[in-house]
Amino acid sequence: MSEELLDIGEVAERSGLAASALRFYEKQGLIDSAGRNGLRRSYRPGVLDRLALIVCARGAGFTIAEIAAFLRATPGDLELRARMADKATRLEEDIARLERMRDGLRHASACTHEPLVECPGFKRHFPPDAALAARRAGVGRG
Amino acid sequence: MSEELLDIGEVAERSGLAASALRFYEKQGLIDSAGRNGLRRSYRPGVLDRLALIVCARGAGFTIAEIAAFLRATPGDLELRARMADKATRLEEDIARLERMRDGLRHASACTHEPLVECPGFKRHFPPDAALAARRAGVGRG
DNA sequence: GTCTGACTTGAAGCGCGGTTCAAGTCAAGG
DNA sequence: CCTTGACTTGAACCGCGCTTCAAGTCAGAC
Repeated sequence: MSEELLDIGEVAERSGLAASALRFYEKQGLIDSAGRNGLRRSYRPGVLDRLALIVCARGAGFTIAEIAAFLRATPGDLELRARMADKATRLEEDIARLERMRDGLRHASACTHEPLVECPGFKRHFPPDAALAARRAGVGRG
Repeated sequence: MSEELLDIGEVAERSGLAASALRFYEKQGLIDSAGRNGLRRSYRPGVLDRLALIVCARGAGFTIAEIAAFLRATPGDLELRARMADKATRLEEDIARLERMRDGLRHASACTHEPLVECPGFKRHFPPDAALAARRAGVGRG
């Protein structure tokens, strides 16, 4: 059973994350190691599932602190569950924004208007009222 | 016609952005003012459309530099147009990630598994291979 | 004419999410 | 036993996207 354990280099390679990021996540309480081999961390393979979740959540714009809170969730924490449902709803808005951006880019990449940014067919995707609604949101590295 | 011009405070209020952000965007070349009334910037109302686009793009994870490049686009810049089309494709992946996160959160907010994070129905949304594919992406403020 | 407060500037600072560095430890292979 | 190189630590640093600050200007209302 102990032969199933992975060292940080293996986890880094399999997850695609840097070892420094794994140590950082451990310090922030997002993952934990199964123990040590000497000084070295040993990880259970299940940490890879956990990391997949973390990568997805980070990619969806969640902060480390938010992810930590969600990971600690128990069925009894009604307030946290409510916040999760709320986050899901906000993700709908984020998705809508990404779809508008995608459509705008597709248009722009095939449009002959000069300059592109003034094309009405392009601008149609970005109405000012939608921007106002979006002001507290945002995704990240694209 | 000159009565149509807005000062920075009005633009801030109407766009939902801070005046400091507007000055920052101007310095980065994302927007420009129509001139000055004394020392004070005057903006054309059209800047609000431009800002809507910027807010959307920022929310979709684009950096200031990327947005500046796209805003300078002309139909003749084939390489930039190719990059736009490429970005649109990547947005599809981002959208898929947000959808998985949304579904996972919806499940979690109604799930009785203890701890929630170990629920198979929840984890199903976050397969390790999807995380690997996502490694260079990410949205932002959620 | 004078007051007020929204504007101006450049530079410094902040929060986030890590990365990098220097110095040291130690498991495993030969 | 000795070497190697992947690991360990805490602290310093980085890039991004602004925000804040100090010091000053000045348009518009009174």
